[in-house]
Amino acid sequence: MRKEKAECEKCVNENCFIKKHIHNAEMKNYIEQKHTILCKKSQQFIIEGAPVHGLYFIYKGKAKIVKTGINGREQIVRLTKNGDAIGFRGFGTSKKYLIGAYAIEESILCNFSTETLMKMLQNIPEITFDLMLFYAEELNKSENNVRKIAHMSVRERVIDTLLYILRKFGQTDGYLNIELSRKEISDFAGTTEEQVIRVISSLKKDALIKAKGKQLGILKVEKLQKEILEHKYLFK
Amino acid sequence: MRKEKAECEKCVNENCFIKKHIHNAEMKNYIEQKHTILCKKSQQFIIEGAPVHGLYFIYKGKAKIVKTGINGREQIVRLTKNGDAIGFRGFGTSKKYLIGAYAIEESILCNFSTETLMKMLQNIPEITFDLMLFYAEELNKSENNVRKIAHMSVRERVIDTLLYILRKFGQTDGYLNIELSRKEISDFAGTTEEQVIRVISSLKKDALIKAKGKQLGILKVEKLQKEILEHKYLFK
DNA sequence: ATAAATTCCTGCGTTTTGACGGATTTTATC
DNA sequence: GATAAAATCCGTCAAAACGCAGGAATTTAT
Repeated sequence: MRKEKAECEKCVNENCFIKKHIHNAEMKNYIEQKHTILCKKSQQFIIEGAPVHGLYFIYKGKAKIVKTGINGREQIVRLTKNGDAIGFRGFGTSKKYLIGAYAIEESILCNFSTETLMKMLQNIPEITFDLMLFYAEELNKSENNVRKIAHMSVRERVIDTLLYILRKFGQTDGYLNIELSRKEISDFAGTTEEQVIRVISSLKKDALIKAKGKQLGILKVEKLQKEILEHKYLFK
Repeated sequence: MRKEKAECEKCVNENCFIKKHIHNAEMKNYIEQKHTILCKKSQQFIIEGAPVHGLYFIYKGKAKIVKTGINGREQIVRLTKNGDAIGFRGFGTSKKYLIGAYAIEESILCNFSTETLMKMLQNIPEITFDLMLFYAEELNKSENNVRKIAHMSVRERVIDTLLYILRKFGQTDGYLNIELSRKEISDFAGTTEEQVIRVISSLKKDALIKAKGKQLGILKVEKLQKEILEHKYLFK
């Protein structure tokens, strides 16, 4: 699974908060201790239930973060790309943090062990601060997600998911820069594969999106946004 | 709205992470700058959309944290009690953090302004660390909540909510130590008032809970837990 | 290039959920 | 303690969502 080390100095992910503090004198030691991991497509690199081995960063690639359990269904709680952090949800407490992570495409990951990370956080408060802000923002997103799944219809949730993917991964040549199966979209939107298929078919008919197998392209961003926003502020 | 200052030295909330660091020499200055706020029942003290004024702690009382928007419905994202932290979701970024907060019963709150908080976090890294862990745990809970609302039936969600309330607030003399309306329970469980009423009626019939108006008492914890767990690990 | 496997799609019946209306009970206020 | 207001409760109905089954299309492996 390992390969030659991905070098932070040459890394292009400016949003990574290791990269952000690379000029700190102490960082050199910690960076030397990181591991580089090569993941094949759909390979699982964090297993639910097993202790999480520190913090991962995506050097290059894409990954999905999932929770399983209820009725064997899977919930994708987050999609990640270059520079994003994955894993580590606190230590000391005996609680288990049940998340799983899969590479969506071939990806290169950087891993800092819990020990290395702990030292880093103790000695470089700025990183602790950044991590704190990161979790605060993720918490906010997650709470928005709760509301979305609780209040929106299936159609709205699928549209919202497509727009989110567009914002996060972008489009080139008219198609989204990530290939998710209908099942994966449903696992993210909190519904079933069939429903996603139906909504996508319907959106195709209305010429709001186009689809060529797994490749999806958003055609009318504004119209899709409008369909969600309409309901958002409609107080009966 | 203000009253005499709630004194940290005399505070009994050992889970509060201000209290935890009270022996730090610098803390004295920051504690002097905090404001004490008295909230009446159902009074709103954080308004959605308005900038959040730093960090609040519940000195005594209970509060609900909500998000509104979609179809005018309300989603309770968190219930809080003595010692819990509320508010503050990062600064610097121009993003708005849309949360609202209401006192569920008469409550005394401690408020640290963003400025005071910022100084505290810069000068006492241990507090930043604790806040980071706090958000990491809340994120985990929120992600579990996403899965719960996405995968559980209405009945299961209501049972899960009741068991959560039992764990968080406890029971005395056979009744839960918090009074929520059916509407509030539905806002937390992500369903409607009517559904909650039906589930509660049904649970009463089965003698799993008892109800005297708003006062609810859990009678058969194990049976209720079992009803949820059964489905959790049932892979078809 | 071909076979196998996976993914995608559609129709249809069933279940679940949510919305409305109105009666009853509880709670709040003076 | 009387009155008003709010919350609870129940029945009915329609819409939404789901699950299954069978076939088409696409992707992956050999």
